[in-house]
Amino acid sequence: MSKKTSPLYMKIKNHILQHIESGAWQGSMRVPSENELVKKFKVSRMTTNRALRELTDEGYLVRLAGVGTFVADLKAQSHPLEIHNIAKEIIERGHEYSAQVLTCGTLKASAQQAFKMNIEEGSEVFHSFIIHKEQNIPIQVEDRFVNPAVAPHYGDQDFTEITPYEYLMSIAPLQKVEHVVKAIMPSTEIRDFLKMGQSEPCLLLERRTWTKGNVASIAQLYHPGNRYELSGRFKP
Amino acid sequence: MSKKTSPLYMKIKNHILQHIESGAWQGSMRVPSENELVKKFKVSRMTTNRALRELTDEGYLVRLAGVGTFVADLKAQSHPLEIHNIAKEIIERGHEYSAQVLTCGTLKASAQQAFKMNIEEGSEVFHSFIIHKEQNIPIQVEDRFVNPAVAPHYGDQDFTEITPYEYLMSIAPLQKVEHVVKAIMPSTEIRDFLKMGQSEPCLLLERRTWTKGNVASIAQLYHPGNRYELSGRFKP
DNA sequence: AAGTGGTCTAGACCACATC
DNA sequence: ATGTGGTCTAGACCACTTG
Repeated sequence: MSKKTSPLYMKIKNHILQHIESGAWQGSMRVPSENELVKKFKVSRMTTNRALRELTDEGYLVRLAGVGTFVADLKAQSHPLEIHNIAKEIIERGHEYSAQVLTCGTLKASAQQAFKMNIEEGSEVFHSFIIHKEQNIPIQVEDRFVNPAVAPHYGDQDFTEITPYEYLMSIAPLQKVEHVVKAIMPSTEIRDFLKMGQSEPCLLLERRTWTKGNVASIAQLYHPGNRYELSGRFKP
Repeated sequence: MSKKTSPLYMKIKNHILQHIESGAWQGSMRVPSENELVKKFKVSRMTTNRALRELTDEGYLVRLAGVGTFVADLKAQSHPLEIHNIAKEIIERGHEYSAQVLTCGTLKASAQQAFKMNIEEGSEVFHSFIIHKEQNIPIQVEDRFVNPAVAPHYGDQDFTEITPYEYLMSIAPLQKVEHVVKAIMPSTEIRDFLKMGQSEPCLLLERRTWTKGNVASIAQLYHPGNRYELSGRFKP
């Protein structure tokens, strides 16, 4: 579970990220130059260059040749896909929310899951499988895998009282979210859970969240195409 | 249009990308090792390493220490909802973009369209119907209605040269965007245009844009579910 | 043992921006 | 003139996989 020893460029990246994420280095403040980091960390310039270049590629920094390196302005616009909380959404519509927990335990990560979560194949992960209902009608099937290193007590929660998303948010702030939206034909299993007709499509939202550099969770959220849509509003 | 002189690592990246995108290097074939590229391009190993590492970060390659570097299995994944420009998206993937304009003219707004655009029923609006293709394969059907008060010359444009989105952006900055994402079964018409199979679902993106307080345009963007997905990444 | 990728060093030259 | 980032070299050591 312990990393060997992280590479030097990674230590420098983390050092800078901590200052950015703690808010110590705000807005478009200047960050130390390559040569300043060379002295501070006693490494070669190639190493500081790699650290700063990768953080730039990742959108944390902006660099100007001849000028310096600066913290990127974080875009304050709202997001096309708000991270939304299905329970909150339903309750805000004034409807009754309920959840049915079909599975909540541990299992060994498959190769694909391990790859997505950046952990070792066969290591134990939490798995929950939950049906979310609006007015007692199924509206979302949530198939989720959780990294125990991030949420060691995930398996002990009562997910009829708190949604997995709410629980995960309560124990660690999330750093980054990746969404993929697909239209698919559901498996018979998913179709039955959602009480869908024969030839209705599913809106599938695949979500991956990061906390402190680790993948916290991967989830597949299935919705009946004829009863659910995603919407978002934002300014460019 | 001419670049100054591209850096060496970029030349190596392009060399490899060309082989991948031409299909010469398929599936998960092995690509030349760092040392082989050092000899071929007469550069230092740090340079070939950077080329291969960046292509790996970009998802084109997969590397295994002690084994080799291989072409990644590519999935035709689209980019964030923030980018609303299908042509740019396709070109950035290094693929060929083309458009087929089936309709471009005016018609009288239906009650529903008039309501969505906040104009009077029966007033004239522009209407365009365009098929967008990636490598000559249809990837999006765009059914769009445009407010003439915002874009009086919309009907005169050649949308094989500029996409409706690019044109609208060029004449007026947009203020607000609304998105709705749905999974639907396509009409036979849409299915034929997208060359989809019998029981494949569509990913439908409905978009409404505002300029200076007026609705500039409403659009329905249909995508084949098995060949298109929407993805997004952001920090909270 | 040989080859691979992963990392790192201690220099170097350049174009550019600022003082 | 000085400092900045952008690039590049010619070595090096390591952990790893394969024959």
